Amino acid sequence: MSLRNAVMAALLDGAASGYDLAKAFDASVANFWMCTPQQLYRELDRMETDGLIEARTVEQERRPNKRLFSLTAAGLEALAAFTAEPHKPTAIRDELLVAVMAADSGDLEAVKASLRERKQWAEAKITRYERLKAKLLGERTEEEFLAEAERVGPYLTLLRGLSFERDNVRWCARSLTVLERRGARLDAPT
Amino acid sequence: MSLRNAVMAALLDGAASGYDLAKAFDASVANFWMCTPQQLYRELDRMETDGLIEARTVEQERRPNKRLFSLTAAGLEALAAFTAEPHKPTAIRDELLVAVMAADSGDLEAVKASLRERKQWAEAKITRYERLKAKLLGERTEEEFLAEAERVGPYLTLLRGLSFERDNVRWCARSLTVLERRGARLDAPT
DNA sequence: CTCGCATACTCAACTTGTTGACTAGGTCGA
DNA sequence: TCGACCTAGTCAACAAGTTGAGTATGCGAG
Repeated sequence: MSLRNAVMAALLDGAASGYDLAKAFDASVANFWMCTPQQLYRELDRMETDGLIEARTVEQERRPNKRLFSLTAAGLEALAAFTAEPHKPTAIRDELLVAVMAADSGDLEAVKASLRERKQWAEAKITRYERLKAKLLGERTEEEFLAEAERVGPYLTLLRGLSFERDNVRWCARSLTVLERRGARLDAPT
Repeated sequence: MSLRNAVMAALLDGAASGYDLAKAFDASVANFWMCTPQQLYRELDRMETDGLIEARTVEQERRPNKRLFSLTAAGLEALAAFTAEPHKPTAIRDELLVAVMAADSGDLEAVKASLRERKQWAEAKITRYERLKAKLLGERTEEEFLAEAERVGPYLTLLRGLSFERDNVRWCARSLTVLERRGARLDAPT
């Protein structure tokens, strides 16, 4: 029931096709709401029949036609209503954490490799987020931006994503050193 | 396919009933893998038929009987195999972030209230995690613990939970001040 | 002595999310 | 000019997750 709201929040940035949304989700919303393109297309259809969004078919030369979706008044209202509701606590699923929890009786080397990979991935995300942030701010300082901009929501969620990934990097590094020492101890005990 | 692994990782701490697991999940695993009790019971049944765990019925006086599950050799092996596999990136779903993203065209006061609530909730989690950490460490310093303990996995995942919640608290506080200033600006514009 | 909470589950119905395959034209580099 | 990748989707099948209700007993507070 709540992918809808994420989609509507994304549509506040302007009309978009399913394909656009898939990319937009991947870039910024994925940080707190992941989904597959298929989920998006299915949900968009339902939202259209529910009157929350409306589609305008755009004929394109040299590209397949696309359907540009935009929020209707009803959609905006539903989104506002959603912001007023109490929200369920965060749901997280991280296989890597499960693997770390079981690392002591599993494949230590493989877990370390996964940690290294995750660390790199998080670092890559950080640079992408930094770029996005610079783009949002433009020439302005953060102070100026917060004073002038009509929307601060996307900026705040971006900050959350940034600090989450930075935290990830720190934790991966820490866990790696701990597991490395452990490996050394097990290889050459006492 | 992966709740299984979380359950098996939890069973490394020793045999447990579905009810125990539900509580254990709530206390520590929930941090990176949330699920409802129903999911647990269903999955436990399947895991039993798959031979990953085995159940021993414990007759209790003055309490309903319970089924104590423990890992089989096959289960341990499956868990080790899982740690060796590559892992899917984290999946997060946070309605609050969706609401913050849409806050500018939604109910600002309600979003601020949600942020305050989330902040308190995170603070409560932090104290619980701190207690768990103190319990894990016992009389030892972290150094001593990491050198002696047979399992460091649960400690590392606990650290991740702690830093995640601390980060949550910081971000909520930051967002609140930003939204408060914004509210002030909108109430009394230039 | 009753109300509500804790233990310890089960069942059924429903909604979400995931995977894989398929269509079909366009562009770009080797 | 061949293969690979990008745009812009659709369809079907399945796996996973959520919700709500029901069962039964015991314990302690008011």
